[in-house]
Amino acid sequence: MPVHNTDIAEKFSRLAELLEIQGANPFRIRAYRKAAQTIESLPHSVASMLAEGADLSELPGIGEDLAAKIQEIVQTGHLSLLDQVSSQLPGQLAELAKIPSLGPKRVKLLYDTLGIQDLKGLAKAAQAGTIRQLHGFGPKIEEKILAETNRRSGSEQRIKISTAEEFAEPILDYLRSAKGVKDPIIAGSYRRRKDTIGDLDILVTCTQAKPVMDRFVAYDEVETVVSKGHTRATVVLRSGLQVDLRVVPEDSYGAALQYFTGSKAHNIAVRSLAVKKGLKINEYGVFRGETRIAGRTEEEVYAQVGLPYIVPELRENWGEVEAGLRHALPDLITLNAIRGDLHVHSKASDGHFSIKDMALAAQEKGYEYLAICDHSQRVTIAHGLNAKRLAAQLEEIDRLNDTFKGFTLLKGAEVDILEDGSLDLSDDLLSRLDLTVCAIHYKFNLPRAKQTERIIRAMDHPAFSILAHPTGRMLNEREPYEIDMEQVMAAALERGCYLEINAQPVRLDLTDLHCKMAKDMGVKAAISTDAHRTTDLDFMRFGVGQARRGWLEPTEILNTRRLKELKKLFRRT
DNA sequence: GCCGTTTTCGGCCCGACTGTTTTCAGTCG
Repeated sequence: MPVHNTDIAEKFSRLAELLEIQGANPFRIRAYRKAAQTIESLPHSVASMLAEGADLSELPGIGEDLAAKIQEIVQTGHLSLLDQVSSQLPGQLAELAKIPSLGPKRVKLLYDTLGIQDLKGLAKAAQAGTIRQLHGFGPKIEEKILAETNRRSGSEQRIKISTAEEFAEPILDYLRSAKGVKDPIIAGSYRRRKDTIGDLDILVTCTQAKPVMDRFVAYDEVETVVSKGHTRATVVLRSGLQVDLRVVPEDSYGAALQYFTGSKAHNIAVRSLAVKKGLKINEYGVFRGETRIAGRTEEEVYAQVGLPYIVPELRENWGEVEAGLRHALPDLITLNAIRGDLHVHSKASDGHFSIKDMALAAQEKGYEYLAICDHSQRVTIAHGLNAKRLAAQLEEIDRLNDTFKGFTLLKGAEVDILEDGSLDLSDDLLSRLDLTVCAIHYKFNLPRAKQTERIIRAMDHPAFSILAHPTGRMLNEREPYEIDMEQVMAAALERGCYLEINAQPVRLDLTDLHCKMAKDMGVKAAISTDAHRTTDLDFMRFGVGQARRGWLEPTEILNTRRLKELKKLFRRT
């Protein structure tokens, strides 16, 4: 049974959580967390690196000890230290620490004095009123625990970035209309364009904080005010979404924006650089001793620690700080570099608009080309096209193309990859297409090796162009199917195939990390909306955000190419 | 547990807010 990077990362994270409750050295805990993060974001499997004789202690944040522990996990599947700590502490304690107002210290106290080790026990003790009697606890905290344990029955989860946009924009408008407010902006993972958002972090500058704070907590959709101080407030909306507001003076805008955009790991890395230079960074600015030397803009803040500006999407501590120091940051793909969309549907299958309507919408966006990729016959639920209907569609596209100037419809299909890895269309038809996007729609639960083999076998077919929504995940709805992405990418590279970054906000598949893996392995990607209606073409911005998070540059994206060049890339014989 | 143009020991990002205290620990971002 091969050990995956996520397995190792998860063991280290879990160990960190338990060590925290045990009261271990916080920096030792951070070391485990950092290692987990490093391993999770590696483009190659640690197991294969070890097999090739790589020295893992050369990885950032991984020394002799952690390298040995990784080796242990790869060889045995176990981490003895984790087993040992788990035997001393009930496993569920780590879950308790995720309840607001409970951290490692209080969880430990609850366990030591009341023997509480899971959510059930916690809820019981809170109901009985015994928690408030503990030192450091009181009625308020007990109340919060009770509210949270009640709420836990409903599933709370991170929301899609598209949903976050729907909440964010009205709040910004609302704040903008407050007196003296300047430039409200959403920072946090929203600004980093992460696929899902836990909460909204809003930053504003203004001359007087109080009126803004008051207006904020009076927002129509606010259900509870969690906290409200002079410069910082937290509310929960009726939808359950948490929104934080922070008010800073204009002079500190850059420093505050940098700080509140995060990620936490990125900030720690940047601030560590500052410390080495004898500087201190906080949300008010960059300081040498008592003297404030920067803070109005983010650029200033980065410049003080010897870094060029780092765009929000890169701020994950996935190597951007080191790359910045070497002046080797990527020149990221932008929305206006996109020349077309390589995966859209028409009403021939499960889309809602005619091919002509889709083409007109694409032209309105200034695109040079659009690939019509309706489903193949196997996908009956989406009214997939059989040979006859597809042949008719190809003729229709020819007719339409005759009427366009400076715009071309590409003949494509979203071809189902059957269980044995064959393609769901005849070779004859496939040979008449400009490109194919091939995808799995059935049999998600094959074992990892089988699923991987299925895809690679499909790529053997010379008509295979792009692997569509490569993991099949649907955010908050469906787990990805099991595949060995590294093998899939290696196979794609060998065969001249490409991967899709599906821009549907519910998919965003490839993930950001997989985008980075593609970059590191030299596999090119298409950013495609998989549009089912004309307005869906706007999903491109989410896909571009995802690609940017994965460090991808225009040259690494297929649909930045001009049509002629693009067509060459799809020719495999 | 990691790491080193201040070093192989002694540091490790930094501040706001709450609820508990009676000056501050714990949590959170």
